[in-house]
Amino acid sequence: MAQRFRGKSTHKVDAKGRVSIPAAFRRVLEAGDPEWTTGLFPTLILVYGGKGRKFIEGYTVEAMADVDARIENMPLGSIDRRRAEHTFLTESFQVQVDLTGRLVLPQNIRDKFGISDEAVFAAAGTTFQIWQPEAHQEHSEKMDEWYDDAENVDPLVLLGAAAPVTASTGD
Amino acid sequence: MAQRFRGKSTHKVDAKGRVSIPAAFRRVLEAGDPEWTTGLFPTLILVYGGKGRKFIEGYTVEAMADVDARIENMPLGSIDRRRAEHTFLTESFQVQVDLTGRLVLPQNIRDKFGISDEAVFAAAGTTFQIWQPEAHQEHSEKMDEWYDDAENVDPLVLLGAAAPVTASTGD
DNA sequence: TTGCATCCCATGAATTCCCATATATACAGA
DNA sequence: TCTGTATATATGGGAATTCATGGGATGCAA
Repeated sequence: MAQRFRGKSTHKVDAKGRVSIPAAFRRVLEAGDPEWTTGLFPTLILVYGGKGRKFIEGYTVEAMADVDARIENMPLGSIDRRRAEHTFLTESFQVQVDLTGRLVLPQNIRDKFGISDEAVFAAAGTTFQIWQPEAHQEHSEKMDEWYDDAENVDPLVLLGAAAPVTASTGD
Repeated sequence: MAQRFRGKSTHKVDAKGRVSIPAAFRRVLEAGDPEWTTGLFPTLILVYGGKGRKFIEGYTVEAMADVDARIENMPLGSIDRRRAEHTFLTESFQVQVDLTGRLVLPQNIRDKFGISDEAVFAAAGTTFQIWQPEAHQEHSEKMDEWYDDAENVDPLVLLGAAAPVTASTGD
């Protein structure tokens, strides 16, 4: 498995829609772009589809290639395949990190998610998410409500039920 | 099972957020990083998520790979998976031990745990914890309250119910 | 030719790297 | 067993880089 996105941070969005990508995320994007070599700027894919989703989802080139392959394995013409194509292919776009480590969020996308002058980048393993700050805060609190239950102080409890797989250390 | 973290000690945190990692812990981090060889500096992952938790939890690369694998075995999109992702992926970050055996705790993390000029490193087997000194003291006392009960003088009593497995010395 | 998007440059702040030192620990030889 | 020497550890300071962000120039298209 490729490098994982980890961590979160808030960044300014300027009038042109430019946002800095957290440096740690850029390293993952570079590693996940087969075309990339030192001096070049990695490509990534942003998915804004999915009704009700409150975030834009960022994929490395490799991670998206995996999604594409899965879609291509679905029965041609099936409704599920059409839905997947709609979300991942129609409602997405490809961007390139620029010289200064930023990407541009077009006006209509910013509008859709209510993003104005700031955006939160939150890691989620193979992908990362771009949120409107308050929306992320709300989401974050909802995720943490679980801890209010005195039984659940240790998040490892969440993993307890999962299969005791052998650790894979990746490549 | 890999080498275990053991022991505790207090270290200075300087204005840049740098803290020395106890040398004994470094040995475990080295052993737990598949990329590591003599001369290199091991990577580790710090988890600061988990509402109400009063410490930062440090994982070796291997230990975190196990957590990641468990998360990936959870049903996609399930609430528990989301929570696990939030705590272990979003509210965590990766750092590398530097030339002088230190790591850097960013300002916002230090603020969250009230860590200013000192921090306590406390081992916990496969992971270790970083505490604000007074918080650790408090925790430590709470753990020891148990002994106040005259019946419970021998901590081995705690292990009584555990399965009598054959000791594995690991590798 | 006006609007939008891309490219290029500039700058302060934060972060990393490198070097220095004092103390503690291990080791070797007498 | 004692003692000097080498080694490892914990910590501090400054230089060099990288990062995040803002501003303007350039180019293309409607």
